Amino acid sequence: MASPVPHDRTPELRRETEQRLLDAAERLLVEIGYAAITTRRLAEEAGVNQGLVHYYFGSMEELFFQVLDRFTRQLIARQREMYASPAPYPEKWREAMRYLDQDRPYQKIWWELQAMAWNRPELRSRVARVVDAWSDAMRGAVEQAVARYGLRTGEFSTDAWVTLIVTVNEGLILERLAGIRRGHDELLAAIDRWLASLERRAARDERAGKSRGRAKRPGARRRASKGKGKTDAGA
Amino acid sequence: MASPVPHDRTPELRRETEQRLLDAAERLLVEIGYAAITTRRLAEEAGVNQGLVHYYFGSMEELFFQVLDRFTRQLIARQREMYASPAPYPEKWREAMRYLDQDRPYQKIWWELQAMAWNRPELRSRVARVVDAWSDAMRGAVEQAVARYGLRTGEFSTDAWVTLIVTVNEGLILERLAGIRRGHDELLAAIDRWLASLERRAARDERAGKSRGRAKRPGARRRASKGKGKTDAGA
DNA sequence: ACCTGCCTTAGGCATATGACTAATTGGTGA
DNA sequence: TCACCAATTAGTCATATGCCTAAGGCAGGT
Repeated sequence: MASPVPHDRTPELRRETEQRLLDAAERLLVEIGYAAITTRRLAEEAGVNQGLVHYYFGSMEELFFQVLDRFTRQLIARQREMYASPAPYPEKWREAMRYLDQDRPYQKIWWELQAMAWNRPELRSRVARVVDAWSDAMRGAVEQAVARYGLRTGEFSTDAWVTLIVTVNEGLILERLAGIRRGHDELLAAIDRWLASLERRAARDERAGKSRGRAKRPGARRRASKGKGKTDAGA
Repeated sequence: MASPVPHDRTPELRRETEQRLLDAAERLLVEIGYAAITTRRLAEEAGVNQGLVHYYFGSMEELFFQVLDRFTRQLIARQREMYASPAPYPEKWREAMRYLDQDRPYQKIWWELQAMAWNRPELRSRVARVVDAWSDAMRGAVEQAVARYGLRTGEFSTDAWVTLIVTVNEGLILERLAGIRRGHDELLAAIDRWLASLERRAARDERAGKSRGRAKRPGARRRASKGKGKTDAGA
Protein backbone atom coordinates (compact mmCIF):
# COMPACT_ATOMS: atom_id res chain seq x y z
CA MET A 1 0.00 0.00 0.00
CA ALA A 2 1.49 3.30 -1.05
CA SER A 3 1.82 6.13 1.42
CA PRO A 4 -0.45 9.16 1.16
CA VAL A 5 0.51 11.80 -1.37
CA PRO A 6 2.77 14.52 0.07
CA HIS A 7 1.14 17.91 0.21
CA ASP A 8 3.77 20.08 -1.36
CA ARG A 9 2.70 21.13 -4.79
CA THR A 10 5.85 21.25 -6.77
CA PRO A 11 5.82 21.05 -10.57
CA GLU A 12 6.69 17.38 -10.21
CA LEU A 13 3.45 16.60 -8.45
CA ARG A 14 1.50 15.87 -11.56
CA ARG A 15 4.01 13.29 -12.58
CA GLU A 16 4.11 12.01 -9.01
CA THR A 17 0.40 11.24 -8.81
CA GLU A 18 0.27 9.85 -12.32
CA GLN A 19 3.20 7.60 -11.63
CA ARG A 20 1.66 6.48 -8.37
CA LEU A 21 -1.43 5.37 -10.19
CA LEU A 22 0.54 3.66 -12.93
CA ASP A 23 2.76 1.93 -10.35
CA ALA A 24 -0.32 0.84 -8.42
CA ALA A 25 -1.85 -0.56 -11.59
CA GLU A 26 1.25 -2.64 -12.21
CA ARG A 27 1.17 -4.01 -8.67
CA LEU A 28 -2.48 -4.92 -9.07
CA LEU A 29 -1.84 -6.60 -12.41
CA VAL A 30 0.55 -8.85 -10.53
CA GLU A 31 -1.74 -9.39 -7.57
CA ILE A 32 -5.26 -9.73 -8.97
CA GLY A 33 -5.07 -9.52 -12.77
CA TYR A 34 -6.48 -6.93 -15.15
CA ALA A 35 -10.08 -8.10 -14.97
CA ALA A 36 -10.38 -7.36 -11.27
CA ILE A 37 -8.93 -3.84 -11.24
CA THR A 38 -11.53 -1.12 -10.45
CA THR A 39 -11.09 2.60 -10.03
CA ARG A 40 -11.62 2.30 -6.30
CA ARG A 41 -9.25 -0.60 -5.87
CA LEU A 42 -6.63 1.21 -7.91
CA ALA A 43 -6.98 4.51 -6.04
CA GLU A 44 -6.76 2.69 -2.74
CA GLU A 45 -3.59 0.94 -3.84
CA ALA A 46 -2.10 4.25 -4.97
CA GLY A 47 -3.09 6.06 -1.78
CA VAL A 48 -5.08 8.73 -3.63
CA ASN A 49 -8.72 9.67 -4.02
CA GLN A 50 -10.76 7.66 -6.52
CA GLY A 51 -11.69 10.79 -8.48
CA LEU A 52 -8.10 11.23 -9.58
CA VAL A 53 -8.33 8.40 -12.06
CA HIS A 54 -10.76 10.48 -14.05
CA TYR A 55 -8.85 13.70 -13.43
CA TYR A 56 -5.49 12.39 -14.66
CA PHE A 57 -6.46 9.76 -17.18
CA GLY A 58 -10.05 10.46 -18.14
CA SER A 59 -10.96 6.78 -18.06
CA MET A 60 -9.79 3.38 -16.94
CA GLU A 61 -9.24 2.50 -20.56
CA GLU A 62 -6.80 5.37 -21.05
CA LEU A 63 -5.05 4.42 -17.85
CA PHE A 64 -4.50 0.90 -19.11
CA PHE A 65 -3.23 2.30 -22.42
CA GLN A 66 -0.64 4.28 -20.55
CA VAL A 67 0.27 1.37 -18.32
CA LEU A 68 0.94 -0.65 -21.43
CA ASP A 69 2.93 2.10 -23.12
CA ARG A 70 5.09 2.76 -20.09
CA PHE A 71 5.68 -0.91 -19.52
CA THR A 72 6.62 -1.69 -23.09
CA ARG A 73 9.15 1.16 -23.16
CA GLN A 74 10.80 -0.20 -20.01
CA LEU A 75 10.77 -3.76 -21.28
CA ILE A 76 12.29 -2.86 -24.62
CA ALA A 77 15.02 -0.77 -22.99
CA ARG A 78 15.86 -3.62 -20.69
CA GLN A 79 16.08 -6.20 -23.41
CA ARG A 80 18.35 -3.97 -25.44
CA GLU A 81 20.62 -3.52 -22.47
CA MET A 82 20.82 -7.23 -21.84
CA TYR A 83 21.67 -8.16 -25.37
CA ALA A 84 24.10 -5.31 -25.85
CA SER A 85 26.44 -6.93 -23.35
CA PRO A 86 29.76 -8.08 -24.81
CA ALA A 87 29.53 -11.34 -22.87
CA PRO A 88 29.65 -14.55 -24.87
CA TYR A 89 26.31 -15.93 -25.88
CA PRO A 90 26.01 -18.63 -23.19
CA GLU A 91 26.29 -15.90 -20.57
CA LYS A 92 23.51 -13.95 -22.19
CA TRP A 93 21.36 -17.02 -22.25
CA ARG A 94 22.07 -17.69 -18.57
CA GLU A 95 21.22 -14.11 -17.72
CA ALA A 96 17.91 -14.42 -19.50
CA MET A 97 17.17 -17.72 -17.79
CA ARG A 98 17.84 -16.23 -14.38
CA TYR A 99 14.99 -13.87 -15.10
CA LEU A 100 12.66 -16.81 -15.44
CA ASP A 101 12.64 -17.32 -11.69
CA GLN A 102 13.56 -13.91 -10.37
CA ASP A 103 11.33 -11.75 -12.44
CA ARG A 104 7.91 -13.20 -11.91
CA PRO A 105 6.12 -9.92 -11.22
CA TYR A 106 7.53 -8.43 -14.40
CA GLN A 107 6.37 -11.39 -16.43
CA LYS A 108 2.96 -11.40 -14.84
CA ILE A 109 2.44 -7.78 -15.77
CA TRP A 110 3.47 -8.43 -19.33
CA TRP A 111 1.17 -11.37 -19.82
CA GLU A 112 -1.80 -9.73 -18.08
CA LEU A 113 -1.40 -6.84 -20.50
CA GLN A 114 -1.24 -9.28 -23.38
CA ALA A 115 -4.34 -11.09 -22.24
CA MET A 116 -6.09 -7.74 -22.12
CA ALA A 117 -4.88 -6.95 -25.61
CA TRP A 118 -6.25 -10.19 -27.09
CA ASN A 119 -9.67 -8.60 -26.95
CA ARG A 120 -8.63 -5.07 -27.77
CA PRO A 121 -7.55 -4.70 -31.39
CA GLU A 122 -6.27 -1.22 -30.75
CA LEU A 123 -3.67 -2.63 -28.36
CA ARG A 124 -2.34 -5.36 -30.59
CA SER A 125 0.13 -3.22 -32.45
CA ARG A 126 1.69 -2.12 -29.18
CA VAL A 127 2.14 -5.71 -28.06
CA ALA A 128 3.59 -6.69 -31.39
CA ARG A 129 6.06 -3.84 -31.10
CA VAL A 130 7.56 -5.34 -27.97
CA VAL A 131 7.99 -8.74 -29.50
CA ASP A 132 9.60 -7.13 -32.55
CA ALA A 133 11.96 -5.17 -30.31
CA TRP A 134 12.84 -8.31 -28.38
CA SER A 135 13.61 -10.17 -31.57
CA ASP A 136 15.64 -7.24 -32.91
CA ALA A 137 17.56 -6.91 -29.65
CA MET A 138 18.66 -10.51 -29.74
CA ARG A 139 19.25 -10.86 -33.46
CA GLY A 140 22.77 -9.46 -33.34
CA ALA A 141 23.73 -11.73 -30.49
CA VAL A 142 22.28 -14.77 -32.27
CA GLU A 143 24.08 -13.92 -35.49
CA GLN A 144 27.35 -13.63 -33.63
CA ALA A 145 26.78 -16.92 -31.86
CA VAL A 146 25.93 -18.72 -35.07
CA ALA A 147 29.13 -17.41 -36.64
CA ARG A 148 31.29 -18.06 -33.61
CA TYR A 149 30.10 -21.62 -33.14
CA GLY A 150 30.22 -22.38 -36.83
CA LEU A 151 26.61 -23.45 -36.94
CA ARG A 152 25.03 -23.69 -40.32
CA THR A 153 22.53 -21.06 -41.10
CA GLY A 154 21.75 -22.19 -44.60
CA GLU A 155 18.77 -24.23 -43.54
CA PHE A 156 17.99 -22.23 -40.48
CA SER A 157 17.98 -18.55 -41.19
CA THR A 158 18.68 -16.10 -38.42
CA ASP A 159 15.01 -15.26 -38.37
CA ALA A 160 14.14 -18.90 -37.80
CA TRP A 161 16.64 -19.11 -34.96
CA VAL A 162 15.39 -15.97 -33.33
CA THR A 163 11.78 -17.07 -33.62
CA LEU A 164 12.62 -20.40 -32.09
CA ILE A 165 14.37 -18.80 -29.15
CA VAL A 166 11.61 -16.28 -28.54
CA THR A 167 8.84 -18.86 -28.67
CA VAL A 168 10.66 -21.21 -26.31
CA ASN A 169 11.06 -18.39 -23.84
CA GLU A 170 7.44 -17.40 -24.13
CA GLY A 171 6.33 -20.97 -23.56
CA LEU A 172 8.56 -21.37 -20.51
CA ILE A 173 7.39 -18.14 -18.95
CA LEU A 174 3.75 -18.93 -19.48
CA GLU A 175 4.01 -22.39 -18.08
CA ARG A 176 5.63 -21.03 -14.95
CA LEU A 177 2.86 -18.47 -14.71
CA ALA A 178 0.50 -21.41 -14.46
CA GLY A 179 2.72 -23.14 -11.94
CA ILE A 180 4.12 -25.67 -14.38
CA ARG A 181 7.73 -26.66 -14.04
CA ARG A 182 7.74 -30.12 -15.53
CA GLY A 183 10.64 -30.62 -17.91
CA HIS A 184 11.97 -27.10 -17.52
CA ASP A 185 15.07 -28.04 -15.58
CA GLU A 186 15.91 -30.82 -17.98
CA LEU A 187 15.58 -28.55 -20.99
CA LEU A 188 17.52 -25.68 -19.49
CA ALA A 189 20.30 -27.95 -18.29
CA ALA A 190 20.61 -29.57 -21.71
CA ILE A 191 20.79 -26.20 -23.44
CA ASP A 192 23.32 -24.97 -20.95
CA ARG A 193 25.58 -27.99 -21.45
CA TRP A 194 25.36 -27.65 -25.16
CA LEU A 195 26.12 -23.94 -25.14
CA ALA A 196 29.04 -24.46 -22.80
CA SER A 197 30.54 -27.07 -25.07
CA LEU A 198 30.05 -24.86 -28.10
CA GLU A 199 31.80 -22.04 -26.33
CA ARG A 200 34.69 -24.26 -25.20
CA ARG A 201 35.21 -25.52 -28.69
CA ALA A 202 35.09 -22.04 -30.15
CA ALA A 203 37.68 -20.86 -27.64
CA ARG A 204 39.85 -23.86 -28.47
CA ASP A 205 39.57 -23.18 -32.16
CA GLU A 206 40.63 -19.62 -31.61
CA ARG A 207 43.73 -20.69 -29.75
CA ALA A 208 44.56 -23.36 -32.34
CA GLY A 209 43.82 -20.96 -35.17
CA LYS A 210 41.70 -23.65 -36.83
CA SER A 211 38.99 -22.76 -39.25
CA ARG A 212 35.65 -23.51 -37.81
CA GLY A 213 34.58 -25.36 -40.90
CA ARG A 214 37.13 -28.01 -40.19
CA ALA A 215 36.44 -28.13 -36.52
CA LYS A 216 32.82 -29.00 -37.07
CA ARG A 217 33.15 -32.12 -39.08
CA PRO A 218 34.93 -34.38 -36.58
CA GLY A 219 32.39 -33.88 -33.86
CA ALA A 220 29.57 -33.44 -36.29
CA ARG A 221 27.30 -35.83 -34.62
CA ARG A 222 27.82 -34.30 -31.24
CA ARG A 223 27.38 -30.92 -32.68
CA ALA A 224 24.14 -31.96 -34.13
CA SER A 225 22.59 -32.50 -30.77
CA LYS A 226 24.23 -29.39 -29.53
CA GLY A 227 23.05 -27.52 -32.48
CA LYS A 228 19.67 -28.28 -31.08
CA GLY A 229 20.74 -26.89 -27.83
CA LYS A 230 21.77 -23.80 -29.64
CA THR A 231 18.35 -23.52 -30.97
CA ASP A 232 17.17 -23.54 -27.47
CA ALA A 233 19.86 -21.26 -26.32
CA GLY A 234 18.65 -18.53 -28.55
CA ALA A 235 16.64 -16.84 -25.83
CA MET B 1 -26.79 -16.65 -31.64
CA ALA B 2 -28.35 -19.94 -30.56
CA SER B 3 -31.95 -20.66 -31.39
CA PRO B 4 -34.56 -20.61 -28.62
CA VAL B 5 -34.85 -23.69 -26.42
CA PRO B 6 -37.34 -26.26 -27.72
CA HIS B 7 -40.33 -26.68 -25.48
CA ASP B 8 -40.50 -30.43 -25.07
CA ARG B 9 -39.32 -31.41 -21.64
CA THR B 10 -37.64 -34.68 -22.24
CA PRO B 11 -35.14 -36.10 -19.75
CA GLU B 12 -32.37 -34.78 -22.02
CA LEU B 13 -33.47 -31.23 -21.53
CA ARG B 14 -31.33 -30.63 -18.50
CA ARG B 15 -28.26 -31.58 -20.40
CA GLU B 16 -29.50 -29.59 -23.38
CA THR B 17 -29.76 -26.31 -21.50
CA GLU B 18 -26.55 -26.86 -19.60
CA GLN B 19 -24.70 -27.62 -22.80
CA ARG B 20 -26.21 -24.56 -24.45
CA LEU B 21 -24.84 -22.38 -21.73
CA LEU B 22 -21.44 -24.03 -21.82
CA ASP B 23 -21.31 -23.78 -25.62
CA ALA B 24 -22.32 -20.12 -25.41
CA ALA B 25 -19.58 -19.48 -22.87
CA GLU B 26 -17.00 -20.95 -25.23
CA ARG B 27 -18.23 -18.78 -28.09
CA LEU B 28 -18.01 -15.71 -25.90
CA LEU B 29 -14.52 -16.59 -24.71
CA VAL B 30 -13.54 -16.47 -28.37
CA GLU B 31 -15.46 -13.31 -29.12
CA ILE B 32 -15.03 -11.03 -26.10
CA GLY B 33 -12.75 -12.76 -23.58
CA TYR B 34 -13.47 -14.02 -20.10
CA ALA B 35 -13.44 -10.61 -18.42
CA ALA B 36 -16.41 -9.32 -20.41
CA ILE B 37 -18.76 -12.25 -19.96
CA THR B 38 -21.81 -11.44 -17.78
CA THR B 39 -24.80 -13.57 -16.84
CA ARG B 40 -27.03 -11.56 -19.15
CA ARG B 41 -24.62 -11.64 -22.09
CA LEU B 42 -24.19 -15.37 -21.64
CA ALA B 43 -27.91 -16.12 -21.37
CA GLU B 44 -28.58 -14.02 -24.45
CA GLU B 45 -25.94 -15.91 -26.41
CA ALA B 46 -27.41 -19.22 -25.26
CA GLY B 47 -30.97 -18.17 -26.05
CA VAL B 48 -32.21 -18.82 -22.51
CA ASN B 49 -33.39 -16.73 -19.61
CA GLN B 50 -30.75 -15.13 -17.43
CA GLY B 51 -32.03 -16.84 -14.29
CA LEU B 52 -30.96 -20.21 -15.64
CA VAL B 53 -27.33 -19.52 -14.93
CA HIS B 54 -28.14 -19.59 -11.25
CA TYR B 55 -30.59 -22.45 -11.61
CA TYR B 56 -28.16 -24.78 -13.41
CA PHE B 57 -24.78 -23.67 -12.15
CA GLY B 58 -25.39 -21.70 -8.98
CA SER B 59 -22.87 -19.05 -9.90
CA MET B 60 -20.79 -17.70 -12.77
CA GLU B 61 -17.74 -19.05 -11.01
CA GLU B 62 -19.08 -22.60 -11.09
CA LEU B 63 -20.03 -22.18 -14.71
CA PHE B 64 -16.48 -21.22 -15.59
CA PHE B 65 -15.20 -24.20 -13.62
CA GLN B 66 -17.34 -26.48 -15.72
CA VAL B 67 -16.36 -24.73 -18.94
CA LEU B 68 -12.76 -25.39 -18.06
CA ASP B 69 -13.34 -29.00 -17.12
CA ARG B 70 -15.31 -29.80 -20.23
CA PHE B 71 -12.79 -28.06 -22.43
CA THR B 72 -9.78 -29.76 -20.94
CA ARG B 73 -11.36 -33.19 -21.37
CA GLN B 74 -11.98 -32.47 -25.05
CA LEU B 75 -8.52 -31.06 -25.59
CA ILE B 76 -6.78 -34.00 -23.96
CA ALA B 77 -8.81 -36.52 -25.95
CA ARG B 78 -7.95 -34.72 -29.13
CA GLN B 79 -4.26 -34.58 -28.47
CA ARG B 80 -4.18 -38.27 -27.67
CA GLU B 81 -5.93 -39.05 -30.91
CA MET B 82 -3.51 -36.98 -32.92
CA TYR B 83 -0.40 -38.50 -31.46
CA ALA B 84 -1.74 -42.06 -31.56
CA SER B 85 -1.60 -41.97 -35.33
CA PRO B 86 0.87 -44.41 -36.91
CA ALA B 87 2.05 -41.75 -39.32
CA PRO B 88 5.74 -40.87 -39.33
CA TYR B 89 6.73 -38.02 -37.10
CA PRO B 90 6.99 -35.33 -39.78
CA GLU B 91 3.36 -35.96 -40.65
CA LYS B 92 2.34 -35.55 -37.06
CA TRP B 93 4.23 -32.32 -36.86
CA ARG B 94 2.57 -31.07 -40.02
CA GLU B 95 -0.83 -32.02 -38.67
CA ALA B 96 -0.14 -30.07 -35.52
CA MET B 97 1.10 -27.08 -37.48
CA ARG B 98 -2.04 -27.06 -39.60
CA TYR B 99 -3.93 -26.46 -36.41
CA LEU B 100 -2.01 -23.26 -35.86
CA ASP B 101 -3.98 -21.51 -38.55
CA GLN B 102 -7.19 -23.51 -38.69
CA ASP B 103 -7.99 -23.78 -35.05
CA ARG B 104 -7.91 -20.22 -33.81
CA PRO B 105 -11.17 -20.36 -31.84
CA TYR B 106 -9.98 -23.45 -30.00
CA GLN B 107 -6.73 -21.80 -29.10
CA LYS B 108 -8.43 -18.60 -28.01
CA ILE B 109 -10.65 -20.52 -25.61
CA TRP B 110 -7.71 -22.33 -24.14
CA TRP B 111 -5.67 -19.24 -23.52
CA GLU B 112 -8.58 -17.20 -22.19
CA LEU B 113 -9.15 -19.98 -19.67
CA GLN B 114 -5.50 -19.95 -18.79
CA ALA B 115 -5.47 -16.19 -18.31
CA MET B 116 -8.41 -16.63 -15.98
CA ALA B 117 -6.55 -19.32 -14.10
CA TRP B 118 -3.50 -17.13 -13.51
CA ASN B 119 -5.48 -15.37 -10.83
CA ARG B 120 -7.39 -18.36 -9.56
CA PRO B 121 -5.16 -20.76 -7.65
CA GLU B 122 -7.95 -23.32 -7.54
CA LEU B 123 -7.84 -23.61 -11.33
CA ARG B 124 -4.13 -24.03 -11.74
CA SER B 125 -4.05 -27.75 -11.20
CA ARG B 126 -6.61 -28.22 -13.96
CA VAL B 127 -4.54 -26.21 -16.38
CA ALA B 128 -1.41 -28.07 -15.46
CA ARG B 129 -3.23 -31.33 -16.09
CA VAL B 130 -3.77 -30.42 -19.72
CA VAL B 131 -0.16 -29.54 -20.31
CA ASP B 132 0.88 -32.79 -18.66
CA ALA B 133 -1.50 -34.74 -20.86
CA TRP B 134 -0.20 -32.97 -23.95
CA SER B 135 3.35 -33.80 -23.01
CA ASP B 136 2.43 -37.39 -22.26
CA ALA B 137 0.54 -37.75 -25.52
CA MET B 138 3.51 -36.69 -27.57
CA ARG B 139 6.23 -38.41 -25.59
CA GLY B 140 5.83 -41.74 -27.33
CA ALA B 141 5.96 -40.14 -30.74
CA VAL B 142 9.04 -38.13 -29.81
CA GLU B 143 10.81 -41.17 -28.45
CA GLN B 144 10.10 -43.07 -31.65
CA ALA B 145 11.33 -40.18 -33.76
CA VAL B 146 14.53 -39.83 -31.78
CA ALA B 147 15.19 -43.54 -32.22
CA ARG B 148 14.24 -43.63 -35.87
CA TYR B 149 16.35 -40.64 -36.82
CA GLY B 150 19.27 -41.74 -34.74
CA LEU B 151 19.41 -38.56 -32.79
CA ARG B 152 21.36 -38.57 -29.61
CA THR B 153 19.34 -38.37 -26.50
CA GLY B 154 22.25 -38.54 -24.08
CA GLU B 155 22.47 -34.79 -23.74
CA PHE B 156 18.89 -34.09 -24.54
CA SER B 157 16.59 -36.36 -22.62
CA THR B 158 13.15 -37.11 -23.98
CA ASP B 159 11.75 -34.79 -21.36
CA ALA B 160 13.92 -31.97 -22.61
CA TRP B 161 12.82 -32.60 -26.18
CA VAL B 162 9.18 -32.74 -25.24
CA THR B 163 9.44 -29.55 -23.22
CA LEU B 164 11.16 -27.81 -26.07
CA ILE B 165 8.47 -28.83 -28.51
CA VAL B 166 5.62 -27.87 -26.20
CA THR B 167 7.06 -24.48 -25.37
CA VAL B 168 7.74 -23.65 -29.02
CA ASN B 169 4.14 -24.48 -29.84
CA GLU B 170 2.84 -22.41 -26.98
CA GLY B 171 4.93 -19.46 -28.05
CA LEU B 172 3.78 -19.72 -31.66
CA ILE B 173 0.13 -19.96 -30.69
CA LEU B 174 0.32 -17.01 -28.36
CA GLU B 175 2.07 -14.81 -30.82
CA ARG B 176 -0.59 -15.54 -33.38
CA LEU B 177 -3.21 -14.72 -30.80
CA ALA B 178 -1.64 -11.28 -30.65
CA GLY B 179 -1.48 -11.04 -34.43
CA ILE B 180 2.24 -11.70 -34.66
CA ARG B 181 3.51 -13.75 -37.55
CA ARG B 182 7.04 -12.50 -37.90
CA GLY B 183 9.51 -15.31 -38.36
CA HIS B 184 6.89 -18.05 -38.08
CA ASP B 185 7.00 -19.12 -41.70
CA GLU B 186 10.78 -19.18 -41.70
CA LEU B 187 10.91 -21.31 -38.59
CA LEU B 188 8.21 -23.74 -39.69
CA ALA B 189 9.72 -24.13 -43.14
CA ALA B 190 13.15 -24.83 -41.68
CA ILE B 191 11.76 -27.44 -39.32
CA ASP B 192 9.80 -29.04 -42.09
CA ARG B 193 12.82 -29.31 -44.37
CA TRP B 194 14.86 -30.75 -41.59
CA LEU B 195 12.24 -33.30 -40.63
CA ALA B 196 11.76 -34.30 -44.24
CA SER B 197 15.46 -34.91 -44.68
CA LEU B 198 15.60 -36.90 -41.45
CA GLU B 199 12.76 -39.06 -42.66
CA ARG B 200 14.29 -39.60 -46.11
CA ARG B 201 17.54 -40.66 -44.58
CA ALA B 202 15.84 -43.00 -42.15
CA ALA B 203 13.93 -44.60 -45.00
CA ARG B 204 17.14 -44.96 -47.00
CA ASP B 205 18.90 -46.53 -44.06
CA GLU B 206 16.10 -49.03 -43.71
CA ARG B 207 16.39 -50.06 -47.36
CA ALA B 208 20.15 -50.25 -47.20
CA GLY B 209 20.04 -52.14 -43.94
CA LYS B 210 22.67 -49.81 -42.54
CA SER B 211 22.98 -49.21 -38.84
CA ARG B 212 21.99 -45.71 -37.96
CA GLY B 213 25.12 -45.19 -35.96
CA ARG B 214 27.18 -45.53 -39.03
CA ALA B 215 24.90 -43.47 -41.16
CA LYS B 216 25.12 -40.49 -38.87
CA ARG B 217 28.80 -39.87 -38.88
CA PRO B 218 29.33 -39.03 -42.57
CA GLY B 219 26.72 -36.32 -42.60
CA ALA B 220 27.35 -35.39 -39.04
CA ARG B 221 27.61 -31.76 -39.68
CA ARG B 222 24.43 -31.62 -41.64
CA ARG B 223 22.72 -33.62 -39.01
CA ALA B 224 23.78 -31.14 -36.43
CA SER B 225 21.78 -28.37 -37.95
CA LYS B 226 18.99 -30.76 -38.59
CA GLY B 227 19.18 -31.93 -35.08
CA LYS B 228 18.16 -28.44 -34.28
CA GLY B 229 15.35 -28.74 -36.64
CA LYS B 230 14.31 -31.84 -34.89
CA THR B 231 14.18 -29.94 -31.73
CA ASP B 232 11.79 -27.69 -33.44
CA ALA B 233 9.97 -30.51 -35.00
CA GLY B 234 9.06 -31.96 -31.68
CA ALA B 235 5.71 -30.24 -31.56
C1' DA C 1 -2.88 39.92 1.34
C1' DC C 2 -4.90 38.59 -2.82
C1' DC C 3 -5.36 36.16 -7.07
C1' DT C 4 -4.87 32.36 -10.11
C1' DG C 5 -4.43 27.86 -11.55
C1' DC C 6 -3.82 23.28 -10.44
C1' DC C 7 -4.69 19.50 -7.42
C1' DT C 8 -7.63 16.99 -4.39
C1' DT C 9 -11.68 15.71 -1.93
C1' DA C 10 -16.16 13.99 -0.97
C1' DG C 11 -19.48 12.62 -2.53
C1' DG C 12 -23.23 11.67 -6.45
C1' DC C 13 -25.37 9.54 -10.59
C1' DA C 14 -26.85 6.31 -14.00
C1' DT C 15 -26.09 1.94 -15.10
C1' DA C 16 -24.59 -2.75 -14.66
C1' DT C 17 -23.94 -6.97 -12.15
C1' DG C 18 -24.32 -11.56 -9.69
C1' DA C 19 -27.43 -13.75 -7.31
C1' DC C 20 -31.94 -14.70 -6.25
C1' DT C 21 -37.19 -15.73 -5.96
C1' DA C 22 -42.14 -16.35 -6.58
C1' DA C 23 -45.09 -17.52 -10.08
C1' DT C 24 -45.94 -19.92 -14.17
C1' DT C 25 -45.47 -23.49 -17.58
C1' DG C 26 -45.11 -27.96 -19.53
C1' DG C 27 -44.30 -32.89 -19.69
C1' DT C 28 -45.07 -37.29 -17.74
C1' DG C 29 -47.29 -40.92 -15.35
C1' DA C 30 -51.21 -42.80 -12.99
C1' DT D 1 -58.06 -35.54 -16.22
C1' DC D 2 -55.24 -34.57 -12.43
C1' DA D 3 -51.13 -34.32 -9.72
C1' DC D 4 -46.45 -33.74 -9.42
C1' DC D 5 -42.05 -32.17 -10.43
C1' DA D 6 -38.66 -30.03 -13.09
C1' DA D 7 -37.76 -26.23 -16.06
C1' DT D 8 -38.46 -21.55 -17.14
C1' DT D 9 -39.83 -16.81 -16.74
C1' DA D 10 -40.04 -12.15 -15.26
C1' DG D 11 -38.67 -9.61 -12.60
C1' DT D 12 -36.15 -7.87 -7.96
C1' DC D 13 -32.47 -6.62 -4.78
C1' DA D 14 -28.22 -5.15 -2.85
C1' DT D 15 -24.13 -3.87 -4.34
C1' DA D 16 -20.58 -2.41 -7.42
C1' DT D 17 -18.85 0.35 -11.17
C1' DG D 18 -17.01 4.05 -14.34
C1' DC D 19 -17.47 8.48 -14.72
C1' DC D 20 -18.33 12.89 -13.05
C1' DT D 21 -18.70 17.53 -10.45
C1' DA D 22 -18.77 21.34 -7.22
C1' DA D 23 -16.27 22.88 -3.58
C1' DG D 24 -12.22 23.41 -1.09
C1' DG D 25 -7.16 23.52 -0.47
C1' DC D 26 -2.59 24.85 -1.66
C1' DA D 27 1.45 26.86 -3.81
C1' DG D 28 3.42 30.41 -6.36
C1' DG D 29 3.46 34.99 -8.15
C1' DT D 30 2.39 39.83 -7.76
